[in-house]
Amino acid sequence: MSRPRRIAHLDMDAFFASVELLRYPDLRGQPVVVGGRSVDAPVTQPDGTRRYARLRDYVGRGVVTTSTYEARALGVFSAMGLMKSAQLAPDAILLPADFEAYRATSRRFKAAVAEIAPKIEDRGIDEIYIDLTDVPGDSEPLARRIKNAVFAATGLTCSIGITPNKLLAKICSDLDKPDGLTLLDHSDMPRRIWPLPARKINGIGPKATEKLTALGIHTIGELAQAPVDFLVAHFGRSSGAWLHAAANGIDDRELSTDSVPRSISRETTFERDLHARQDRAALSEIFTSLCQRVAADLQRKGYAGRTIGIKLRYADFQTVTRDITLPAPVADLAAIRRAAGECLKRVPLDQRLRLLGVRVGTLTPLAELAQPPRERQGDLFVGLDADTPA
DNA sequence: TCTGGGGTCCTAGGACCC
DNA sequence: TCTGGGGTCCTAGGACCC
Repeated sequence: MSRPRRIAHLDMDAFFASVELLRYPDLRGQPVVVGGRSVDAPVTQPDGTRRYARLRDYVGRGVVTTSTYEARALGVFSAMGLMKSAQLAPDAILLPADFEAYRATSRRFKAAVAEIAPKIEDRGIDEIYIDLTDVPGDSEPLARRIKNAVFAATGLTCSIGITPNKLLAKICSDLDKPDGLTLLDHSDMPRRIWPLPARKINGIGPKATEKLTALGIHTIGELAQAPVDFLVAHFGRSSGAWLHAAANGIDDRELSTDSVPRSISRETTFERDLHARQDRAALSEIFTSLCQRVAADLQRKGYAGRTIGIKLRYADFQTVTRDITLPAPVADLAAIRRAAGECLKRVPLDQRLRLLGVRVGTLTPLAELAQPPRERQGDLFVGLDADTPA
């Protein structure tokens, strides 16, 4: 028997909003929302005080990117439309998102953790998994050290869950937010995990929750008790087995510490819906600009891709995609635009559009393309399998 | 005046191949 | 002249996550 693993999940508390509060400490304790497009940055007046935009003054299609705990108490959460959140919290402060600042802070907290525990899986800008199995020291003091290091590097608090696997660690980092620390193992499942809503399991989203509710399953405990055959009957073999294992706290996934991206994309929702004929010039300009941005991202990150795709969202929010796979990877604007243009021809353009996107997938690092092709392994067997029928 | 932007993974059918 | 059986690749859509 191998030793039980010690897997931590670390989640920064209200990350974007907290970075903003470091800059604007006078906003501490107030409901603050980050998000929207073309939101004015705060203006410092001659007397030194700052003027901030308010939620009630916002007009447009933006959504809440994140909100402070004070704003959440008023019902304002991530992904909510700003116009709707303005009805709930008209006096909340509205700040524009500054992704450069968030990325810089993100690099600092990850570097601080890596000094203590190098085996890290990146899960986006504000969260990571950490494998503590081979790091010396008891879990609680270790977690305190990590939290202190993150605070020293950024001035921000985070919440950590430490458990035998990623699935439980992810649930646990959320149990004591903000500035939380939760440790548990399988023996704590019935008391700590099973009473929680099934939705708390990473991978159970709105659709699965709705389906489970219709089956009379609300909590993780109820899901854990459900016969696996019953779940397989309703969710299919793969999903059914996974639901059963997850609810019972079983998860053998290793951390993925080096990740090559699968795709790079850019998309934009228009200020107003556009029509393929009446707004042809505007759409064409947006389309070219999306292709340019994807090409620039590819060059900057050092990839070329073979699958070029587009995404359209109609005024009624219906979304369609088209893609095409080229014989060889490309990274330049002309090739991307040409292929994406072909995709565009295969999609109906009689309705108004609210979104256009361009994506490049099946990526290859540019460095590999520069090298001469390796000797094909199959060459070793030339003549053996060439015409052999199956 | 509903509903962003960047991703990953899975499924499922058809083409194609041996 | 009922239908084999894998395998991989391509495409479209959808669920889900941060």
